[in-house]
Amino acid sequence: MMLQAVTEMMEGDGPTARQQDVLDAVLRLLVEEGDRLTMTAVARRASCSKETLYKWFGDRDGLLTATVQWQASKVRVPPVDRNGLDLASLTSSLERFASDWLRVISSDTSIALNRVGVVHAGSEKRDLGAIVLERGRFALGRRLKPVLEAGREAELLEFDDAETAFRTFFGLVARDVQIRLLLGDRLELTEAGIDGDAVRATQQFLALHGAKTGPMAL
Amino acid sequence: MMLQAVTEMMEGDGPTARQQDVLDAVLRLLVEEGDRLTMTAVARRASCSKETLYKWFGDRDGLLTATVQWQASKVRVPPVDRNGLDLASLTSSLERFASDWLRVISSDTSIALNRVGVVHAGSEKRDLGAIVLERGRFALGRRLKPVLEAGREAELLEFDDAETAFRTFFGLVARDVQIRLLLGDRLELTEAGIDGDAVRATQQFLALHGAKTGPMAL
DNA sequence: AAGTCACCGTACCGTACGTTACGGTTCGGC
DNA sequence: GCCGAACCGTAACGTACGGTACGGTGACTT
Repeated sequence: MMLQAVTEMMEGDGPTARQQDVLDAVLRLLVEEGDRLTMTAVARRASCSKETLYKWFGDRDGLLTATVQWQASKVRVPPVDRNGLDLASLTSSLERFASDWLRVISSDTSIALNRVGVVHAGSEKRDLGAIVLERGRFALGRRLKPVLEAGREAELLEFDDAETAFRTFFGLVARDVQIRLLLGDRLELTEAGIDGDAVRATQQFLALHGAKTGPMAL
Repeated sequence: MMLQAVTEMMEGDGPTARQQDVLDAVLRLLVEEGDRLTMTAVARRASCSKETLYKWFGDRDGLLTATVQWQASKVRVPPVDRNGLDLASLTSSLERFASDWLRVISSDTSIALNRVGVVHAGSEKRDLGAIVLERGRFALGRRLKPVLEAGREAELLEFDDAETAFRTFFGLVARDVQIRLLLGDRLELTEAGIDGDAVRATQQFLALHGAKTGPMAL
């Protein structure tokens, strides 16, 4: 019964165009309604039948899981070139990461998705939380660590453990922003504010982990 | 109808002993079951009737709100004495704050309560999220800022804005811990690990905001 | 001893929602 | 032009749960 439905999405190469439309509808509904969206509301918004929803995604959890993965797959990552790394390019890379990250975690979609992940992590179905974590926090770590290590290679950074250094950077960038937004704080982040925070966090990180050779940046 | 019920708890001096027992039961149930606890389960666990629950707390939201406030009221704050502040006492104060905070946010109770706050912040009832935020993040800020300002007064710290300085400290302490725990990551924080993190965060904060007079601490 | 009060346990009600079933429509293949 | 597959819209089913009603019991008052 459900086996067939699950396979329908799991096997092969991602959702079809029509399925993507449905998932985008779920995404919008998730932003508006949070976790209390109903299957009926999804069907209505996506102009599809509930029967189709169940056929494609198995059950409500399957639909949410597919939605989270669909959103995650939309975030494409420009690789960082490790050639010709100097302090200026390292600095701007870090600033770029910081502002990108702030923009992500303060977006409506991210907040809604993280909320869903949190509430599911509280019940038996831990999967959604794990997925959000994997595609969010850990994906960022995997992307940033090579940059940090290239910086160390080029003797621009000093640290023992890339993971620890990354977590410091993460803390300096995110601070209390994510928890405040998740808890419903109206935290208006302007473009200028985000860029300013990115610069500040990067400078602080360099003050802590920048190589002490030559005049310090701060 | 409900007016009477609400007043029963709101007016006057907090929950009675029996009501505290009930709220503690809710707390335990919240840790075990997350937000999907039912009123029936609460009644059974607390050995009281549902009728009594509704009489005392009005409705499900009232019960959860009372629970959050009850837990928050249990956290008592030792005031920090601002006399005879030197670098050593400032450092140990900061380390104390950091380790206390890490212990709080990694406790089962805090995780469960924050989860409830997050899910409620996603629906219309933003109150619970606001309360958690107020009793958590903002309460910490109010407690820590006087310490920071005393440190600046004593020319041990340098910063423009106490709020910004606090948020930096917050980021250095919490890093990715809270979001990982909320999303269900099994993050084992040992006593030694927490204390080590507190020391590291404090040293990093002093490196960023310690007064540059005399040899630097890092 | 009778009355009152607060409370427990449980049965009950209404509804919302996940899930399933079904009739009708479109569309591609023969 | 016909057939079946895929899909839409909607109705129907089952259940879980928030909220209410009610009978029963112990404690306290007079």
